[in-house]
Amino acid sequence: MLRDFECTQESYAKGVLREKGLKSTAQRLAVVHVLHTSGKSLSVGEIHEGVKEMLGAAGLATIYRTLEMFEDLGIVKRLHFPDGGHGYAFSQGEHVHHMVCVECRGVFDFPECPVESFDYASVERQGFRVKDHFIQLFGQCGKCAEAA
Amino acid sequence: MLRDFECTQESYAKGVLREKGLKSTAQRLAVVHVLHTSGKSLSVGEIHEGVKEMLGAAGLATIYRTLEMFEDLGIVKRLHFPDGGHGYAFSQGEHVHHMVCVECRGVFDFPECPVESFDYASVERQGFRVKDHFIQLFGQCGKCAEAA
DNA sequence: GCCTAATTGATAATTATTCTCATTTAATTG
DNA sequence: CAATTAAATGAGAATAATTATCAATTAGGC
Repeated sequence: MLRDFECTQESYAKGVLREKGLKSTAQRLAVVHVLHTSGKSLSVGEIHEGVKEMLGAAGLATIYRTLEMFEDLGIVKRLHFPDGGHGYAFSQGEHVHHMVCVECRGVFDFPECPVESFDYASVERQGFRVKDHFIQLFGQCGKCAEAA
Repeated sequence: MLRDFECTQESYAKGVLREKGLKSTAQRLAVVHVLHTSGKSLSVGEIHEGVKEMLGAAGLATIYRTLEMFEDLGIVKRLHFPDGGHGYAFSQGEHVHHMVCVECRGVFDFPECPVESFDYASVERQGFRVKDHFIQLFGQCGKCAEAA
């Protein structure tokens, strides 16, 4: 197993995998590494490229399988863009939301949850039970603001 | 032009289209009709089926083109599901968020915006400028709760 | 080091989306 | 209300994205 790139985020992923009885393969750790070091949202193709660069070769199907599993495990988050596209970002922990720079696709954590303290009375009056939510903020990051 | 199915939502759509100098075709109005009468989020294929049922025939490309345009016009909203799929829902007005029943995919408006009054200090301290947001609530609707 | 179930990779198959261009049509105008 | 015209549609080809298959490989436990 690959150790060269070991870091906090990979240790975290390994822990989650071990907990679930899943194997820590070089491919899986490479996905974590590529995602978290990029600091931004990457497409499946970009992740595939990054992993191939690290390991020499990697199957595309493995990337898809890994991303799906990681999303279930809460290790990555699938983000959606206004143009209809989507990408994946590293995401440590459950209740973290993300803010995405629409220019560079940089991803930044947003730990406070805006709906946590929100009053759901209006929807609950209609009979709903709110169980989960998806929030994504769009904007411009500091670097892109300077560059502009 | 088709008039049989005229209703508030279609009049609304026609108004928006006229405003932008776009044509109110039978296909476009059928998409509105199918979406809003269903009351839930539909896949492209389901919308295509519904429109074909109304008009006898319809090209799939037209459905894609119409949905993309309608999303830009704010007439429909693309929603994303935890299983990775996505769908479209009728959406009148700009700042409406949606709550989706994860069982029947029913869509319900959620006019108050939870992040409207939120304090972005923490992200803005990092240099971000928040420009937009995407919120989607997941849960169980009244009907599905009863049925369970 | 061996064993076994989990995982991977190559590629075929499937599904989703976009493109092209000839034909049709909504809206305008006389 | 017929003629005109730019916008829109439809059919299907082309492309892109995702999933499935199965033989070969490998991580983790003993």
